[in-house]
Order: sequence, then C-alpha cells, then structure tokens
Amino acid sequence: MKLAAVDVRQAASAADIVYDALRKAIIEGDLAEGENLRQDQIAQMFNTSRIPVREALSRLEQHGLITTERYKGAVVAGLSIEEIDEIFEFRALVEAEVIRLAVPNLDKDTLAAARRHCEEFGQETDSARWGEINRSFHYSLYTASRRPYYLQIVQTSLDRIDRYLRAQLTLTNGMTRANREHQAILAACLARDADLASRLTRDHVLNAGRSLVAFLKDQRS
Amino acid sequence: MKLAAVDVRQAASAADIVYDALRKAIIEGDLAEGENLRQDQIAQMFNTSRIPVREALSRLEQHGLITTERYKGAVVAGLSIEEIDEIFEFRALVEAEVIRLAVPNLDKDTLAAARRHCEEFGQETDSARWGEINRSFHYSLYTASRRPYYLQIVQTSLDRIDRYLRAQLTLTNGMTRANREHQAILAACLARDADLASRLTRDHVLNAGRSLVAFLKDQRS
DNA sequence: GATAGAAAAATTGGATCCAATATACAATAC
DNA sequence: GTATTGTATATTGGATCCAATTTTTCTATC
Repeated sequence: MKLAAVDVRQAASAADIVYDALRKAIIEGDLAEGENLRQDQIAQMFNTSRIPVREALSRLEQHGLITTERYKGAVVAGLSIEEIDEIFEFRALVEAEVIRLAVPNLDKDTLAAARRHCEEFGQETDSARWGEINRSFHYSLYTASRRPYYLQIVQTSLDRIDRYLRAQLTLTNGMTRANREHQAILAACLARDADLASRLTRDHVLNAGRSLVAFLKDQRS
Repeated sequence: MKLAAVDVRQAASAADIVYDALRKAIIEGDLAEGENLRQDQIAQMFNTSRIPVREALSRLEQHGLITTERYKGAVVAGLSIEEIDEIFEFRALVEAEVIRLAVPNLDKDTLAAARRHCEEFGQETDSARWGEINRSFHYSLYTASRRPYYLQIVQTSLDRIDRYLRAQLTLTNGMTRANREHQAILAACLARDADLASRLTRDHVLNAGRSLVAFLKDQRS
C-alpha cells in the first residue's frame, strides 16, 4: 500500500476559514467600505456559531482590515487619502529593498515564472483578476529575496490598499502603464541589475500610489 | 451644571486586558520561550472565562509573539538566529527612513524630551528598564515623522526581538555603546542633519543586531 | 524493569445561554 | 409639531456546557 502522507493536523479551524473568507472578500472589494459585519449573519453564512466569527474579526482588526467598537460591532475599514499615501510610500521603501535582495538569487525557473505572470497580466481582460496576477508577478520575484519577514509585512501592506487599487484599475486604464513597468522590472532582473530593478520597483509602486491617490481625490470630492 | 466629559466607551474589553498583559509579559521576557500558555490557567489569573483569553491568544499569534497548534495550545514563540537577523535588517531599513522623515519636523519640545530619555538611559542602573527607556528615546524622535503606519510596523518588529535584546543587555555591557550611539543620533537631530541621523540610526540598529546575534550564537552553541 | 496498549484526565474548539449595551420606536409632556 | 422619556428589539461580550483531540496514567505482558 502506498499513500501520500498528509498532515491531518493542518485542518483549518472554523475561525481560520472565516478569517480567510472575510479577508478575501475585503481585499477584493466584495464588502463595501463602512459595511457592517454582523456576527450572527456571518456565523449563519458559514454554518457555525459566533465564537469563531469573533476570533476572525479580532484578527482582521489586528491587520487593520476592519475597525470595531465595543457593543457596536465591526465595519470594513476605510482609509483616508493620507493613509493610502503613507502605505504606498512604505511599500516603495520595502519592496525596492526586497527586489534588490532578490536579484542575486533569481534562478532560471523563477524568472520564467515571472515572465509568464507578466505576460498573463498584459493579456488578461477580466479586471477582477488583475490584482491577483499583479501579486503573483511581484511575489514570484520577491520570494527569491529569502526574507519571509519582509514578505509578510509587504503582504499586510498590500492587503490594506488592494481594494482601492482594484477599483481604480477597473475604472481607469492604469493597466497599460503597470504592464510596461512590469516588463522593465523583469528586464532588469534578467540583466541581474539589482540597483535598476530596485529603482524601477520603487517608481512602479510610487506611480501606482500617485495615480490611485489622484483618482480617489477626484472621486471623493 | 458642569461636568467634565468622559468617554465611557473607552473601557477595555477583557480580551484587550489579557492581550496587553500577555504582550507585556512576553516582550519583557517574563514568559520563557517555549512556555505553554494554558487557556484555563490564564483565564483564572484574570478572573474571566476562556473566551476572551482565546481572543487574546489569537491576536498574539497574528503578531508572531506566540505559535499555536490545533488542540495542543499556545507556546511563546522563539526566533531562530536567522529570523532575528532578518528583523534587525528590516528595522535598520525602516527606522533609518523614519528618522530621516522626522528630522525636518523636530521641534524644541520633542528634542528636549529626547534628550531627557537619552540621559535617563545612560543613568539607569536597573537593567529591566533599559528596554522601555530605549523605546521612549527612539519613539520620541520617530513620532515627528508623522508616519503612524511606519511606527506601527516598527513597534511589531521591536516586540518580536525585545525579549532577546533585554536579556543580552542585562548580561553583557552593550549599554555603553548604545548610549554613545544615542548621543550621536541626538546630536545629528539637533544639527538638523537628516542624512546623518538616518545613517547613524541604521548603524545603531545593525550594531545592536550584530551584537545580539553574536551573543545568541555563543549562548546557543 | 521495560514496553505496548487501554483507560482516564486534561486541554482545546465550538455551541448555547445569559448579561450588558446600543438602537429603534412608541408614548408623553410641552 | 417637537423634544424627551420609557420600552422593546437587536447586537455584542462573556460564561457555561459539550464534543474532539491530546496527553497522562494505569495495567497487562514480556
């Protein structure tokens, strides 16, 4: 007899499942900013009690995706223009460093995967998938930095602003610029030019931030 | 009638209280690495049920201060040398940028407060207080950067390694070097030299990291 | 005495129940 | 008609109870 070894203890708890689902829904913008998250309602959706829901909400609050008020409940967190600006500035700092650390470690397979994501991004017409492909492209390169702590921070930063980015990309045409910048970053990686890749990544993030902030300023006024 | 307005809703929940207490205990090293955290035991300590305790543990896990395994419970998280090294490298990157952004905004009062913390750090003989004073010194300057998101990240990074730093400072004499470096950083801030303050902060963090890693390598072998 | 297996105890995850608080709405005074 | 008070309902925070799982202890066997 031959069986694939599976660690059954990896089975997720109800709180994990609820957390993942809510995180995804918030990131993808399926839950509107300011929308109330009723514990009972969510519990029923997942056929569970409110206990795991509360645990999930508590975690989401730690990551800044929702805000809660005692006896009032949780609402999907909204970010001010200033907060969004700060997060993009932060991402530019950290991601520029991550790609710099990654370049020396990039192997053939990683670069090939990044190229695929890059092409996929350019060809995809379903705007709902851009956010995901964008992450895949950058992460495929970032992972080579071998800096799990950096990457975790980058992920929580991305989580906070992803919903805005997606909304903007579907409504404007920031895609073509993003695509061009992706190709330039990839080219710098292929040329093993860490400094250039770092500078381009920094600009890529800052451009996206500037473009998003301008979009939101217009939309919110 | 005239009464001072007080927002009664600020009252913390049981989960908040437990979270704060456990976070403090872990950061200060009162809970040994690998130590089991029994829900029941903690609940009794705080005269509450296990529900808020579980919420607190869930939050602590999100911040990397503990690790949990399904049906097995929570233990105080330990960091490998590599992880500690990475966190110091990350802190050096972010804190160097934060101080650079802070310098232009430093006013008289802030600088005076920083000077007090700096002197206090040099004079304090109770090693248990060094960690706290160290934070106060750096944060008094960092706050002027007006970057709440950066500061939040810096805080969680510090939280992760604080216990190791404190243990080392009590056993070795890294204090005198730290004190000298603090004075240099403060001087650069007084001279409004953002670049120098940034470089010195970067070196300060990297030096602390190198010193700690060397100490731990020796201790763990 | 050491070891494998079964029973018992301990521990966690989740469901249900109760208390505290907030919100919505009706009743009343003016 | 409007503002204020009281009441009913909805919602959250926490306690208690039950099920799933792990850890420990006991026992039989060698």
